[in-house]
Amino acid sequence: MAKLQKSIDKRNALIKATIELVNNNGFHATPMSKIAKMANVSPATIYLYFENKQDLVNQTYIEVKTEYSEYAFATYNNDMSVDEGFEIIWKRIADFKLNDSENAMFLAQCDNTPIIDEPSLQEGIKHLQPLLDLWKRGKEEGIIKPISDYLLYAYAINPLSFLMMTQKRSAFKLDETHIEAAYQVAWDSIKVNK
Amino acid sequence: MAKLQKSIDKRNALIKATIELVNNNGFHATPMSKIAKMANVSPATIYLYFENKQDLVNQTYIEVKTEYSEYAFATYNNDMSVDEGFEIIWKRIADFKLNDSENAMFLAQCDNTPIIDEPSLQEGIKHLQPLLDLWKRGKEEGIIKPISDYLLYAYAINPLSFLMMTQKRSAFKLDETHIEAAYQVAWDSIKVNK
Amino acid sequence: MAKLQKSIDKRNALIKATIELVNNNGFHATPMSKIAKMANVSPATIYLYFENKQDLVNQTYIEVKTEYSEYAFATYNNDMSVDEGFEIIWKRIADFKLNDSENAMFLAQCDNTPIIDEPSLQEGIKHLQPLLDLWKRGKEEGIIKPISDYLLYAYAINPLSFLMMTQKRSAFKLDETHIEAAYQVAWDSIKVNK
Amino acid sequence: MAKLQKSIDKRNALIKATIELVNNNGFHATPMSKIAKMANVSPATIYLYFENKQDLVNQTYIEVKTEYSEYAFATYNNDMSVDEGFEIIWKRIADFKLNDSENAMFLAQCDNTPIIDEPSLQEGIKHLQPLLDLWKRGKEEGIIKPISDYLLYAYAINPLSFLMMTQKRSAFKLDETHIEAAYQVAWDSIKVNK
DNA sequence: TATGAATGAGTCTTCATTCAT
DNA sequence: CATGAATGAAGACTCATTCAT
Repeated sequence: MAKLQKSIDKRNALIKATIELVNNNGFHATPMSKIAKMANVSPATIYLYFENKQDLVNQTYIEVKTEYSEYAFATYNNDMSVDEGFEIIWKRIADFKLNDSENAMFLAQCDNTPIIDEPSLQEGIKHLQPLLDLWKRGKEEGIIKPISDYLLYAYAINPLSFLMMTQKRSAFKLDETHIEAAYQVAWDSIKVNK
Repeated sequence: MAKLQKSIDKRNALIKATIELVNNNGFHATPMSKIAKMANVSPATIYLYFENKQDLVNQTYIEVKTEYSEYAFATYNNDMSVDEGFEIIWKRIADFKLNDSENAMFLAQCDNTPIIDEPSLQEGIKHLQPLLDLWKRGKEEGIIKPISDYLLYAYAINPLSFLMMTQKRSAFKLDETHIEAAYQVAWDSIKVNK
Repeated sequence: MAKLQKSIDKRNALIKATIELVNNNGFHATPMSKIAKMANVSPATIYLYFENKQDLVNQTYIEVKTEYSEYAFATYNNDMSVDEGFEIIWKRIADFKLNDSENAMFLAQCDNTPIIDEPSLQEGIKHLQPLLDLWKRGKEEGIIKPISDYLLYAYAINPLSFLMMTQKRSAFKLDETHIEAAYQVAWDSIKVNK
Repeated sequence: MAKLQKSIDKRNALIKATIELVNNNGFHATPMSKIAKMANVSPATIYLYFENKQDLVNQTYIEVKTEYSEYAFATYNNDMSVDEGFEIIWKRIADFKLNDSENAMFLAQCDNTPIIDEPSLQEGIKHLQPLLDLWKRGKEEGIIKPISDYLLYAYAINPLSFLMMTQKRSAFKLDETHIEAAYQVAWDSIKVNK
């Protein structure tokens, strides 16, 4: 038991180190040796937990993506109305992106870069199913615009990634009122105007 | 004249090669030697035009960013009304992002990655001034929501980057009606609802 | 234990190879790859023992300089009279320079060239202290000329470097009688004439 | 005439640049391009005057060596007595080594390094003939010790190189009295003691 | 399981040299 | 004569990965 825990700890340390280093330096300029050092293990040890560097970064991506979606849907359930559900999910996502920015930045980098291989990207997408289901319901009920899910995501969710990035880069900080405003814009952009 | 032209051609070939290779393989996994080969020059020749790899990618970024904004504002002028102006700019940007996707992808990768250094990023941002001016005017006239420019950009412009990316990755293709719909969503999200 | 020894052996092999190659080809024209090959290791292995090429050559210099002075003073002790002590030291130095010419040549090249950095040169000088002490004593006793240590070194010791060099280059060979003659000249040149 | 002069000027500029750069950086770390820049010519121009880098440095060596010996023997003639002649030559050499230290350093580096090829070294040695002749005469007259010319050179002349080097490196400066003292040591070391 | 040492393959960059003008 | 542009070859150094322990 103690041994297993130690293993898990090491794996987590490696994944954490990968995120931090890739965020700050990019995938290039993040050698395995540095990851090992930051995780307090030998370079060789990495290969006990991951097949190679690609596998390490793939698994890190899936791990973070999973954490992300679990957080997003943690307080949501199918019984909620569409608008209530959307608000809950959206605000959880906003919370994740803007406060857990280490993880969010890592996802942004992976999603705009060819460092993650296709299968892992697909694997990561799966987790968003509840949101797509909600939208399907919303469209059926005439509450949400009958447009491509891609468009809905582009306008309702993705702006949060951009805001997280600018928040990280510039002095700009999103406070509570900003977020409420942002939510309104997001909802306005996808809800059907009566 | 002929000599100067040849020089310019070579520099352009190098920049073009950089974009294509970085798009497909990432900054890492894009060796100078491959860039040279694709541009039909010797590796050593790159260093006649650029100080080093970082400089090459910085300058490529600025070049593309400039091209992007020139395209965006080419048909716009200050005499236009706010909504007319916005529509014109937005559609030019959409056109650029969705059709000149090589360039757009490159920008997306640079903007979500630490491969470009800070000064060059700043340099690239400058070019968007006309859009910020338009928004200022729109806010004064009560046409555009009185919210942070960052929010406006996040909702009105940035989704196009996401759509470009998914279009590149999946089979999903944005046709004319999609774009018109997207434009409506964009405009809805930033205009003041009367 | 065995592992440590192996490490030391490798380091020594690298230093030996450096000396031989730099002697024959100069610092330029001595690529790391050749040093590695001669030491029977991979080029990358050099960097486990030395920071970079400069560090390798610096450390080699200090190593050889240390060996040189240890040899020079091995049979000397402070109880000896000034003239006895000088003869003993001088002959040890002559022995080193003329017989261990690989090491001596390396030092000559380093001392007449900007390949070693200043700190390492300083480090190397330290070891000659016993000789300077002897001269101080000699001057106090009125046995050795009251002139700058630099002059004493220039006339008493440095000629051996020149002789080593010509011996290496030309057919000229210093035999026992030569050396005795040389010693007499050296001693004549620094002792006080009564 | 003007054209020829211009050519000579360029050649001289190249040689001067070579000396300065090799002195400060060593033969390695002295690229042709830097030499060209310092001499205010194009890299390609070097090859109009010299076959290649080796040839450039060889010819520079011979040039400097010639200048050195011409200076050494300029005020000497065969009618002088041995001791007068030696003093005159020695002091000219001292003057050259200690005051024209750029040139002297260059020679020191060449003489302790494998950067000059054998033929050029031989070529450089020739010029010392008058000194060897003087010594021959001195030995015949019983004024100078009947020992190898190499030993004579090692003790009478070579120390000046060492002194030049330390003067360049440390704060130590040889003034008039030092030089007179040095001359006495030199002469003491090779003259026959009566 | 864990590791430090070792390395082959590759990367960026430099440089002596050439050549078209 | 003179040159700036161009380059092939080579060099220092790094790094993902392996292996003996």
